[in-house]
This record gives sequence, C-alpha cells and structure tokens, in this order.
Amino acid sequence: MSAADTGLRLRYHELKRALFDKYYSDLNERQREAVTTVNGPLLVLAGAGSGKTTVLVRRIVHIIKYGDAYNSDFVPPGVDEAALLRYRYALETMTPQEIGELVLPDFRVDACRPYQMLAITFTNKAAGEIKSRLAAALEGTDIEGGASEIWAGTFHSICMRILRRWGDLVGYERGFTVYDTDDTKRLISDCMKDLKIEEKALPVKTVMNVISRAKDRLLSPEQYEATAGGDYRGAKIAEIYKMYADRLMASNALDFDDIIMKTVELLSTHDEVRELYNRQFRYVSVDEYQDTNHAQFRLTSLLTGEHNNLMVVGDDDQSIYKFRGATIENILSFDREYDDVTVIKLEQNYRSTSTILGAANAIIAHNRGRHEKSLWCAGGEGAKIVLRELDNQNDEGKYIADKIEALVSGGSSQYRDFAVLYRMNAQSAPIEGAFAKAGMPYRMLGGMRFYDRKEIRDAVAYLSVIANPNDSVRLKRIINEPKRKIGATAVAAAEEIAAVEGCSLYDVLKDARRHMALSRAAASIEGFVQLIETLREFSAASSVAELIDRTLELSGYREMIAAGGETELDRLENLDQLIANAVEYAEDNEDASLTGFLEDVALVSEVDRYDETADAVVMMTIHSAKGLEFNTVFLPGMEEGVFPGQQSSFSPEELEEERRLAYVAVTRAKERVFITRTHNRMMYGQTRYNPPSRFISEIPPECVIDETPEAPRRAPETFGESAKRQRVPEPVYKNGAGVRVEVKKEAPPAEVFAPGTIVRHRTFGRGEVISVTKMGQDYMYEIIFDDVGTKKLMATYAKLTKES
DNA sequence: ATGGGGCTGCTTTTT
DNA sequence: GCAGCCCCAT
Repeated sequence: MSAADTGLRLRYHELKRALFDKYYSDLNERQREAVTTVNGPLLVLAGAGSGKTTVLVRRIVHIIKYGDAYNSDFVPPGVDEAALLRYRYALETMTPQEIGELVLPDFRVDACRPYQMLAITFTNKAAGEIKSRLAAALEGTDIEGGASEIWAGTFHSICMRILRRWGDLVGYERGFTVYDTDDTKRLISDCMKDLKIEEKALPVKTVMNVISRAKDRLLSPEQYEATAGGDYRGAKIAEIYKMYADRLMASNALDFDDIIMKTVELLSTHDEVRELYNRQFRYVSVDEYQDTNHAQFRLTSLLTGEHNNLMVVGDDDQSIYKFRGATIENILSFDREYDDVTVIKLEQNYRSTSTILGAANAIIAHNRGRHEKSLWCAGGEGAKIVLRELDNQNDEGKYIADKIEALVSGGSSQYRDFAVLYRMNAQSAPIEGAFAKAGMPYRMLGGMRFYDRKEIRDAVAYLSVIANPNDSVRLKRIINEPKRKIGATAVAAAEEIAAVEGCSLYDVLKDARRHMALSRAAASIEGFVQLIETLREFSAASSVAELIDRTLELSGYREMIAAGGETELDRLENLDQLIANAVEYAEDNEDASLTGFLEDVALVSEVDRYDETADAVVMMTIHSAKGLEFNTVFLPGMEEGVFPGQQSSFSPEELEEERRLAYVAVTRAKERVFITRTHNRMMYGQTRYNPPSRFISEIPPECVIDETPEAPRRAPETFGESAKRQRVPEPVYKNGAGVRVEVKKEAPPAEVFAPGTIVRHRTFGRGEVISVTKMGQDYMYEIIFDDVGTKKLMATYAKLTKES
C-alpha cells in the first residue's frame, strides 16, 4: 500500500467520523460512544434520567442503517480525492438530518435487517416505549420490514414467542396455559393439602417464594432437594415443588418462572433451536439489567451465542427488585463474565434540577457496594425540596390536594404534572379521599388490577378451560360458578379418580356416569361438560369477543350477577369491558386467537394502560414509577416504619434496597419534590408515632426547606391518649384580628340528583349519575363521565350542575 | 351444599 | 382496618 493510499484512508475515516459526530450532535459524547459501539459486549451504566432508552433505541437504529460503519476500517474501492471533497463539503454545509439521509448510507458496513435485532425489557411499558420510538425513527426510511420486525419485548413475551413454536420439545402441547400468581397459589395450596402439610407451619406464600427463587436459579425439584440437604423445611418444600411441577405439567400449564426456565431448558438441550436463534439475532440488547435474575442471565447468554454482540443497560443504584430474585451480581460482574467489555457511564442527567440531583446523590452515597457514579446536569438549581409535617394522614392528603390545586389554579401547571408516589398501596386511601373531596381528577395505579377482579378471573377461567381442558386449576375455579350443584366433595372424588387413572380431571368428568363415586352429581357434571363442549365447538368459528359473550350467556354467569341487583352493576360493566378488550385485541392482532388473547391477559398489566395524556394527577407506588418522570413529585409517609419499612430496619441489605428506592423516588421529579410525614399515622388499625425517615436527614440541608409551621407540638407523653381520641377537631382558624372564627362546614347541596340524571362537572365534564349513597350529612355519587369514565364524588364538593 | 360470622396477619411487584 | 380464610350452622 502506498503512502498516498494510507493518507487517503486516514482522511476518509476522519471525515466519516466527523460526519457521524455531526449527525449525532444532539447526543453527548458518552451517549454517542455507546450508540456507535456496535460489536462485542457493551455495558452501559446509565444513571437516572441520563437518556438510556434514547441510547438503546438509537443504537439499534444505527446498526440497522449503518452497521459497524463508525468503527470499521473498511474503505470502499471507489473512494478517491473527489469523494473526500464531496464529504468535506457535506460536512460543512448540510444539516445533521441531511447528512443522515444522504451521506451516511455511503459508509454502511455489515448493516442488519430489523428482525436480526433483539431488544429485551422488563415491563410491557418499556417494551412499548422502545417499539414506538423505533417505529418513529425508521418511519419513512427504505428499511425493509421496518420497526415491526424488530424483536422487542419483555423477557416473558420473547420466551412465549419461542415456546409457542418449540414448546413441544420440552413437553408442552399446543394451547398451553400461563398461570398467574393466584393460580400458582391455589395449585401449591392444593398440593400442600394433599401432602398433609399444615399451612400454619409453612405458609403458602413462603413456599411460593422459595419455589420461585429455586426456578430463578434454574433448579429442578430434584436439584433443589439436593441443595436443601437435611433441612426439614427444605425437604418439605422440595416435596411440594415436585408435586407442583408435575401438576403444572399435567395441566399443560406454565407459571411465570417456567416461561424463562423452560426456554433456557429448550435452548440448552436443543442445539439446533439455539443455533437458529443465534444465527438470527446478530445483536442483543437488554434494558434494566440490574433487575435480571440468574435464569434471565442464562437466557440472555444463550440467545446471544458466540458472537457476544450483547449490550446491557442498567443502573445498580436503581435495583429495587432483589426481593423477587434479581441479582445485582449480573451487572457488577458483567465485565468478568465476558471478555473485552466496553464500559460506558452515562452520568449527565437531562431530567431534574441540580437541587433534586444533589439530594438524590447524597441519599444514594450512603450505600456501600455500588459502582461509583454521580449525576450532574447542565440545568439550574430550581426550587428547594419542600418538607412538611402534618398531624395525620387525612391532613397529609388534604395538604397534597391543596398544594396541587394552588399550583394548578396559579396557571403554570396542569394536573398531569403531578404524581404522588408512596411506599405501599395502603397509603393511597386517605390521599385518594382528599382528591375525591376536592373534586380533583386523579388516576390510581395498582391496587386491584382489572384482571384480578373475581368476575374477570372467572370469565378468563372459562376461556382457559375451553382452550385447554387439561387446565385443572381453572376448571376447578368455574366448575361450580355459578352454582350448579357440583360441590367440593364431588370435585375431590373426581380428582381422586384422575390421580388413580393418571388422566386429567376433565377426562374423568366426561365419563362421570361410569364412576360410582360421582353418581350423585353425575347429571350436573354432564350438564357442565356439555356446556364446555358446546362452547369449544362455538370457539372454532367465532371471535374471542363473541365467545366470551356466548360463554357468559350459556353458563348463566351473567344472569347470576344480574340477580345480585344494583350493587353488582360494575361487575357487569367489567365483563363488558373484557369483551371490549377482546375486540380491541382482535383489531390489534392479525393472527388473533383464543390462546393469543389469553396470553395477552396473562402478560399484560395495569401500568401498561397508564395513559400519560389524560389531565389527571397520578398515584402509584414508587416501584411502579420506575422509568417514569413527572414535573412535581409528592412523597408522603417519609417516616421510619413506612419508608424505610418496619422489617427492613433490621437488615443492612434491605435498608440499602430501601435507599435505592428512595433514590428512584426523588429522581422521578423534574422540578419539584414535596416530602411529607405525619405525626400520627394509622397503621394496621393502630395509631402510631413514627420518627422522620432517615432518608430525610441524608439530604443536604441546602437542598431543602421545611415548611412545617412552628406550632406547639403535642408532648410525647400524651401520645397514648391522643391515639384514643383520634377524631380531628373541627377546623378552627384565626382571622386577621385574632378572633377565632369557626369555619362553617359547607351545607349539603339543596338538590340531590337521582340516578339517571345527566350532570356536568367543572373538570370531568358531562356524565350520568349511576348511583347515590347517603354518607353522613352528605351524598356520594357514582358517575360515568363521557371522557374520564366512572368516578365517585361527594355531593358537597363535586359542585355538579344538571345538564339539560 | 352454601352462606355467614369470627379469626388472623399484613411490604414492595413484573410477568 | 380490611381482606381473605376457615369453620360451623343451616
């Protein structure tokens, strides 16, 4: 190679990189490095708000569009001085967009097809976010297939996709069922009864947890038994685990942990399947890597294969799921696990003010055993974090409601700028009450999920049995719901027969007349089997929505609820909502099927439906807020015993996890944080005094301002007494002249609207009154609003007007 | 077989 | 304080 040639090559690469750098000028240097580092293992340690999703998405797009162009030393044959001149001209005159479209494709080396990219996340919400950002980035380009061909999804959805295709290789028949936590609990509970193990001695929750942890570690029942050693408790659990696993198999069902574990089993025992995916997925990315457990680590490495083109993104400071098996080791030892790892730290925060980051940094600095990281930002100081102590939870709720109302009526904010994040769901009630009283629009996540409602679970159980009659757990759920005279004795007898004959419960039911033990219930059982068979036939040629409707009709389920009268009205509505969901599912999926719908139901959660566009204050646990951001965040219940929680104060490890949770909480806020605590808190039916949370004192004083008015505080010795007289005295305020003035309670409204009346609310708009309940002096309305759905409002505060 | 009344025990949660 | 479970009475 001549010297001139070498010079040309050097200048070519220099120009190429300069063009890429200009194209990515909206990224910071670290981010750019992450996006353009394409081959080999890559660990991105991304602090809160440092744009990690942006990096993940842009890197995938980069690989699809340009491949390894940035780092490759390949020079196309035709490059000459004239070409370099054109590139220099482009660099000086073109916008970044123009460069991306017109120039950079010249440099493409080894670019990938969309279906060769695998991106794994933890939540559906994160997966949805990545998918939509990818779609936006590839829109209007000539990339064949586009974003929809990229394999982006949760660990579970990716594994399901693989298992639906290859499940028979690890023992599952087509149409297998996914058991959720409730099904799992029932099944384990059944096993324990059959093994005559007292639930008092060994709580089901514990057993569930131990089995789940064993599955995280990829231990079969036999392997688990070996680790349990001579431990009596461990031996019992091993017995239960064995029976549980057998019954899951017999029901042609998997639990959530199996979805990962069985995929790992499939890929490690079937080389041809693994090689197929290794050839397909040339690049693998994993989000929230700090939350992966051992099974997910194995899965990732099996899917990645030999090429090691694996990017993991995470933040050890945001690891808050240790309690369910996540092991921080995965991220801490990533560079030991793989050779030649590129490590990139993203520490520039684009979300919060320096005050908020100062507080967050100071809190998390109290933890040991972490990658040293410190967030910084280019933005200003912003407002100080406000501290406030209130007397009790009702006052706390009212304080939050008042603050929000004041800031909204000030005109600078909307309701959707505010979030209330709490440690546990039990804290939500008084806050919700305060919002309802103030007539403030709010949405609450968590608590009772839609698919956890009894009527929905029952309907889904019918569908599961129609799709998979071997699903005994769900069969038992609905065999006598509505009541059809097939009681526990009959079911137990049938199960006994099934165990002896080695067939499924449903097989026994089909031949009920043959068995003496079932003679009494035989007629009812035949009716039930007939019902299921009719519905099975019907399902072959109908949509899921039609099937649900027909099922509710023929089973008498709808009739049963309707007989319950007005109070059951919302349950009927929920069932209608389920049908609506099925219609929506059919619209979204070309290959809609009953099993597909059931899979959706099993894997989709409520947080996924959180709609950021509606103008309402949002309430949720800190855990579910991870990955989200809000202008202003309220953190109620910052007290020892609540946050950090009671039992974590004993273990330094759990305390660190609580502290990471506090870090997550504070870093959700862009501009303002309000931290509140109460003097008296009702917990578990007892009033307690909790000292302020240690996390408050870990925040540097210059970041906070305490707005608690200097008031004579109740002496601690009166505490026992104050617990008894919990009733809050009537509010008494002083007017300017120092005269005490009693604030009058607002009089109940003169007019009470009857159900059926069309009314208008200041914020919620038009709606119809469904029910009116007298509550003390006041009335509570339940109203379906055209825009925001059903709300419960107090008559005094709702200020409703009749709509003509 | 079913429904009501007393007892316990309690984070966080995605899938 | 409340929900979910077990037992007992019908």
